[in-house]
Amino acid sequence: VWYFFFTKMPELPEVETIARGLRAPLGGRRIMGVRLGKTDFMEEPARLLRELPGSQIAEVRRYGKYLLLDLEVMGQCRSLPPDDRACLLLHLGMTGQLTLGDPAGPVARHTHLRMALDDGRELRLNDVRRFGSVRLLGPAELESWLARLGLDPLEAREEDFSELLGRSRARIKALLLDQGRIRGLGNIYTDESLWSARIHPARRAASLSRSEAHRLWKAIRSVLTQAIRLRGSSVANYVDAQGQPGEYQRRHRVYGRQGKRCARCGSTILRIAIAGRSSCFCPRCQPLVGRAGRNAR
DNA sequence: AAGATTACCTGAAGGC
DNA sequence: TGCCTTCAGGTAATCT
Repeated sequence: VWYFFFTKMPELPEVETIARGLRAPLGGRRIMGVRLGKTDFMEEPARLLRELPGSQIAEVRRYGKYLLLDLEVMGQCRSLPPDDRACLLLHLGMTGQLTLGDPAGPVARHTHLRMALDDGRELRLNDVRRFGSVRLLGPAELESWLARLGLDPLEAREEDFSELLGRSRARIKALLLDQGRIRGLGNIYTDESLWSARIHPARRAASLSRSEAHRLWKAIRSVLTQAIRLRGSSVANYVDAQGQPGEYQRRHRVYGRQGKRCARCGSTILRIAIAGRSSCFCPRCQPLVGRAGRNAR
């Protein structure tokens, strides 16, 4: 029995880990049946029931924090023309979990989407808080939906990133969390990246110097790459009971460490609210105002 | 009109 | 079988 799940707060590295784990077992599978629970976090649930059965999963990929299942829609009862394509977008919100296993197994509470597959297994989506989302889109809808999202931090060019910073008066923390500008970062990895780059989260994006922007760019890529390598902060996947939990949480330097000592300078880690989110940082390593006084307010 | 704030949702944790 | 408040956070809606 294959079994994948998230514990909490999936960001880019976690979703990437899930996508890589599901790629092989889901690729080529046909969806035989769909059962829904609560649907208030799904777009057009009737469409899921109508078009998913009979479709084949062609590819599993990640886009920002979204997990994408590319489908070849082949069901008899559907509104689309033959051999059309569609895409099932899954966002895991804060508490979304995906499992793949025995359809006869016990159904956990808050399981809201169940898809029977042609290999006898069942893919389930469980989401306690329903902060996630589920939507099935055609090619044109998919394109416009994904176009709302900003740069991929692992694929974009550094100059596009620094240009993005230069034209924003938002606080850097808020900018990094804004999926419309950079896609994939959440609260954990923004805090870790800002600590790594020694930049205060409340700094105005455009106030960052060229070298600071460069440090931040490198930090984001390094943090994300490392986290993917360690299978994220909170992903666990079990393959025939031989699972490996994500280990990046052991690497957290500031997130959730308020009151503890900075691993770099020994100062006490603080936590403040920025952009409506908790932000953990080291007040010594990440000063708000530099000696040059070039930080705009 | 970009930036800031609030609402949504549930369970864990803490105060009393 | 204790009750109540607070907190967590991704995204959409609302406000300024």
